[in-house]
Amino acid sequence: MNFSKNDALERLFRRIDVRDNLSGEEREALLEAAGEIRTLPAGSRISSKGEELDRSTLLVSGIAARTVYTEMGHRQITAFHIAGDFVDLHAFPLKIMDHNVEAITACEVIHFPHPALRQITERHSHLTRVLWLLTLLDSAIHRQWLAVMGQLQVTDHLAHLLCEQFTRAKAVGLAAGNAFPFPITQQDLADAMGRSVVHVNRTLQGLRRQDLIEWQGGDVTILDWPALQELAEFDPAYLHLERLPR
Amino acid sequence: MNFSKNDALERLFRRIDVRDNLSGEEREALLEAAGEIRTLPAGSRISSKGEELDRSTLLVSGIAARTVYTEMGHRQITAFHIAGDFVDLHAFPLKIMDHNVEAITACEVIHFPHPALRQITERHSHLTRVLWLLTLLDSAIHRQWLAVMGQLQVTDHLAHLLCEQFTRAKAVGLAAGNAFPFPITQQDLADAMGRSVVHVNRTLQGLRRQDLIEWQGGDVTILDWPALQELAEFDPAYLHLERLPR
DNA sequence: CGCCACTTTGAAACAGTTCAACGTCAGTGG
DNA sequence: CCACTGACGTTGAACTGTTTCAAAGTGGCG
Repeated sequence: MNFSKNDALERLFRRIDVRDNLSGEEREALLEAAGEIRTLPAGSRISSKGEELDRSTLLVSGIAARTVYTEMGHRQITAFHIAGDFVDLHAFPLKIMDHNVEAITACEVIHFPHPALRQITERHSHLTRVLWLLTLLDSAIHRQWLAVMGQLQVTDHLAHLLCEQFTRAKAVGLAAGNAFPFPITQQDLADAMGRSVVHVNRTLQGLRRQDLIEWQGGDVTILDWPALQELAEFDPAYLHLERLPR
Repeated sequence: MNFSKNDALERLFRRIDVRDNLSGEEREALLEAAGEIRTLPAGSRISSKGEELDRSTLLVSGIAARTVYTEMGHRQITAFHIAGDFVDLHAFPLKIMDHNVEAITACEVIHFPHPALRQITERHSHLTRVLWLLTLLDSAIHRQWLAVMGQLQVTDHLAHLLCEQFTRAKAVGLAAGNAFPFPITQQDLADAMGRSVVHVNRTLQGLRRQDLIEWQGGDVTILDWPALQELAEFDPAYLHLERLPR
C-alpha cells in the first residue's frame, strides 16, 4: 500500500540523502504523514497568498513557481520548484501564506496535514531538523537570487539560473547527461529575472549563439558547462550539497 | 545572574510575543541556552561564508547585514538585521554559512551554542517550531525583496525598504513615534538595492523633496506614512505580525 | 485549416550607470 | 586652535542597458 507513496517520495528522499542520513523509522514517519497523490493542471494554484493552510504540499512531478503580484498585476517569480521540493513547508510554522504557489506545468502533489507534521516535531527531533533544513535551502536560494539580481548582468543572471536548475535537477536524479527538463515559457523566465520578455529573449539568443546552451522542446542542454559556470560565477555552495549531521 | 541576559533577550522575546505565546519554561530554556554578551566593532564580521558554525548569534543591539560578494568584489546586502534578530540561526540546521554577516554599526551579540539549541529541539517541540518560524521570517523578507527588486522602480523600492525597516523596528519597540534609528551609509543602501550610490542618492533626495521622509544623524523620520506606504505598495502581511498557535 | 500561445525582430524612448569633480563634516594631530 | 585628512554626500553630463510598443514569424493542437 505504501509502494506508490514510496515512489512519490523518492525525489524527496534523494534530496535529503544528499545532505543527511535518514533512519528507516524516520522514512516511515514521513510516509505515514503523507496523504494521497493528486494531479493539478498547468496554470492552477497550489496555494494562495493569505490562505491559512492546514497542510503542506510536496511536489512529486512537474514544475511549480512561487509568485508575488504587484498592484499593477506584474508577476515576480521568486522560486522554481521541481520534484522533491516541499513547495510550502514553511506554511507549517508560518500558517498563513504570504505569496502564491502556481503549477507552471501539470503537477502531481502530495499533501502533508499539519497535525501529522506536528507529531513529527514532537516525536522525531532529528527529522524535524531535517525538515527545517529543507525550508532553509529555499531561503539560501532566495539570497543567491537577490545577489545575482542585484549585481550581475542579465546574461550572467540567466546563465546562473540555468546552472542552478541543472545542479538541482541533477541532485534529485532528474537530469540526463547534460540535459534537464525545464518546460517554462520565456515569460516565466522574464518574471523570475525581473526583466522584460523581449530582453530575456535576446539574452537567451546570445547564450545559444555562443554555443553555451540549447533549449528546445522544454529541455535545456548545457553545451559548455565550464564556460557557463564561469560566466555565471556559479558556486553551488549555497545549495548545501554536503552530507553532514544535522 | 540572568538579569542582564533577560534584558539582552528582551527584543527577541518581543519579536516572538508578536507571533506566539511562550511559556515561562520555554523562556527559561532560551535563557539557559544563551552565552555571554559580546561587543563587536562596526565593520567586523559576525560570521563568514564557508565557516562551519557551532553556535548561532542573536543581535542584542546595533545593525548587521547579510552580504554576498561577486568575483568583482561587488557587495550585495540581502538583509538588514536589528536587535532581536537571530542573524545566523539558519546555520543551526545548515551548519555551513553560505554568506557573510557584517556588523554595520558596533553590535552587541549573544551566542547560542548549537548543542544547547539541539537540546531545545529534543525537549521543547513548540519552542523548536517558534525558532523555525523565526528563520522563515527571514525567508519571507527575502521573497519580498526579490519581488520589490524585480518589479518596482527605485523610488518605490527605497520607500518599501523604509516602510519595512520602520515596521520591524516598531514591532520590537525600537521606534520612537514616526522615527527609527537607521545609521547606515548610502553605499550600504545602494548595496542592498543593487543600484549605484549616485542613483540612490538622487532617489533619496526625491523622497525628501516630496516631504515623505527625513533622514539625519542616522535617524529616519516618516513624515507621511500613508503616502509612503502607497508609493511602496507596502503590505506588511509578509512580516507575519499575527499571534497564532504555531 | 485556422487559431492561439509563444517567440522573434526593429526602432524609439527612458531609466540607471559611470566618471569625475566638488561639497561637507567630524576627527586628528601639529 | 586651526589645518589636514578621509569618509560620506551631492552634482553634472555623457553614455549604455533595458523597456516599450508594435508587428511579424513559428509551431502545436483542436
